[in-house]
Formats: sequence, structure tokens, C-alpha cells
Amino acid sequence: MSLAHALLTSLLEKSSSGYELARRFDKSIGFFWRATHQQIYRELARMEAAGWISSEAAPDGGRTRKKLYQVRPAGRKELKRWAREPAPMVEMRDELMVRLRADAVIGPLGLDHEIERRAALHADKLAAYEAIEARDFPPGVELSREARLQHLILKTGIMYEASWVAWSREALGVLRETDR
Amino acid sequence: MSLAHALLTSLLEKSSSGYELARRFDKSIGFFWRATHQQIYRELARMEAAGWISSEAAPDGGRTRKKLYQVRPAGRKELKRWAREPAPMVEMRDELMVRLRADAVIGPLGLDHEIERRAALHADKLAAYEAIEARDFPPGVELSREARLQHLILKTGIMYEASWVAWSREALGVLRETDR
DNA sequence: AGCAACTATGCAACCAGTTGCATTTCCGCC
DNA sequence: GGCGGAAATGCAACTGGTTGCATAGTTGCT
Repeated sequence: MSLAHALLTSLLEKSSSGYELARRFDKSIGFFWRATHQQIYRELARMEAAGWISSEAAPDGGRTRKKLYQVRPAGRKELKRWAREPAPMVEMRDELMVRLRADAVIGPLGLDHEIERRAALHADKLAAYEAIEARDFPPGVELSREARLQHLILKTGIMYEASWVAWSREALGVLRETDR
Repeated sequence: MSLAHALLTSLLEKSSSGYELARRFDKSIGFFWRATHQQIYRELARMEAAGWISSEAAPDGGRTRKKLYQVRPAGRKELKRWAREPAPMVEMRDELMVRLRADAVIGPLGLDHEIERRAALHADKLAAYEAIEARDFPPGVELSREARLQHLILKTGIMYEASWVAWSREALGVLRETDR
């Protein structure tokens, strides 16, 4: 269960409401860990029950239902404990590979369109990440430890998307050479 | 739900029992789609209920409980239908990134050991894939359409593992430079 | 005043995948 | 004859993630 730990990390950076966390997950953290608002609310409730975080009504005099969460010492301790655990290796798990194999067995299925579509999506993400890199991590600037690690994480995303863009080119080559 | 379709593909290659499929999933198909025997038995039962596959007792005179499954026309049709659907893009989702971010926020946690451990695992997989490539797809040999697609799938695995090995080197550099 | 869009939270049902355990039969070994 | 291990199938309980829907207040437009 590492959504909880992603949320702890995010809350340590800044105490927030569930809603704010959900939107934050659409950005930085969300590059490598997705979560719906449902999941987040449910998880926050659990974490509060476990004593990892505490909540207070937002300082707006009760006009909204908004709750602000902050990390309690037990939560920080839990995050430290968890971070030292071995991280399960992420396996490649891709429906497209199943489709390619099906295509190999039951004849040409026109998967090239699909690959082109995905190549475009990966290229978009890659461009977005590279824009962030150019903006936040320009070359020649000394970075803090924290910033260097954030840069590393961003570069991981860049590597990932670039790999898929390159792969798509190769796959299209194979398919077209083959189906000519 | 694409385990069903992975199983259909596998059964089209060769009619098999659940047990055999489970072991086959530890090899070729399992490089990009994992499944436990539990999942496989459950899914085979569903697929039979849907009329995609049919089963018969293994030709051993009822001495074992073994069942042999084969694909029915409806199953082949379903596979074709499914293969043309858009394939959801696989997002990068990695606990290690959460850990790196936690490390950025709550100080050095000694993640370098963890990264080394994973680098070794990825290097092992990479070596295994490359051995298969050298054995099954030696350079200069003309390949059938099916074999070319299988080679493409294998190369995808190689790209994936090689990316992570390269990434690990970079990550270790950042961490060590930073924590010196 | 009326409506749409956004902020903010949550319940309930479902689906896919994991874990732990149970069962039966066969085979080889001591 | 007994024992362990592999072949083969399956049930039950649980976890994590998704989907659809409900609720309620706020802001701003017309």
C-alpha cells in the first residue's frame, strides 16, 4: 500500500485538503503515481484512523466542508520505516504486447494505427516533461539536494516516454516491412 | 480484462490445460503479462461460460482431473474484436519514485542499496532476454511474419530492462554525488 | 432569479489481482 | 508400505483501484 505513503510525502511538503491533494496528483507526483479523488478520500480516512495524520476544519468559519490534513509524528515515522523497505520491481505489463502476439497468431490486424496513436501520446508527454525540465532545471545552475532528486524523478519520466517513442518507431518499421 | 485475451492467444498457439498455461505464463507471454494459477483457473471458467473456449477431460481415461481447453470460433472472433480496440497507455507507476520523493523531503534514507538491488535484478532479466535473442533470432536469418513479431516483443523487453539498468547507474550517481 | 461551472466530500457496487489454504492423484524413492 | 514432491484444480477472504452517483456550498454570468 503505497498510496498512503505518497500522500504522506505530499502532505509533508504542504498540509492540504483531499481535494488539493487530488489536484496535486494530476501534476508532479501524478507523473508516476495516479489516484482518483475517491481513492484519496478513502485513504485519508484510513490514515487518520491509524493516527498517521490529523484533520481540522478549514479556517473559513464552517462555510465549506473542507478539511485540512497534516502529518503527525507517527505518520512521519511510518514513512521513514516504509521507505527503507525493498521496493517491488515494476514489471512490464502492457496490453499492446498481448495484441501484438495475437496479431502474430491470427494474422494482420492493423495494429499500426494503434501504435501511431500511442506514439503521439508518448511524444506529447515527453514534450511536456522536457518543457518542465527546461523551465525548472536549466543547465549550469547549482541545485539543492531536494531539487537534484526532483530532477532525477523528472528525468525518469523523460527516459520512460522517450523509450516508448523510440520503440514505436521500431515497431512501425517491423509491421510495415512485414505487411507490405 | 485482457488476461482472457492473453489466454485465448496462448490457447490458439496450443490447446492446453490450466496448469500448462500457468507454466507457459512463466515464460514467453509472462515476460509482459503475469498471472497466478488462481487467476488463470478462474478466468478459464469464465471464458468457458461465455462460450469462448471448450474443455474436455484429458485423454488419460479419467485418471487425472486435467482438463484440456481449446478455442471455439466465438473465442477467436472475440480476440479479433478486442485486438482492434485502442490499447490503454501504460503509465509509469513505481513505488521507488515515491520513495525517492520521500527521500527528498525527509532526508537521506540510504536508497542507494535499494537501487543497486534493483539494478541487479534488471540486469539479470536483460541478460536472460539477450540470451534468448541470441539463440532464437540470430542475425542474418530470414524470419516469418510471426517470428518477426515475436522478436519485436522480445526486443521490447530488452529495451525496458536496458532502460532501467541505465537509469539505475544515473540514479546512483545523483545520490552519491548528493550524499557525499 | 436561474443556471452553469467549480470546489469539496463521500457512499456503494464492482472488478482484477493476491494470498493462504485444501484436495486429489501420480511418481519415485527408501 | 509409507513418504515427499510434483501435477492439477479449486474455494474463500482480502486489497487496491475504478465507476457511477449523490450531496452541498460558492462564484460568476446573464
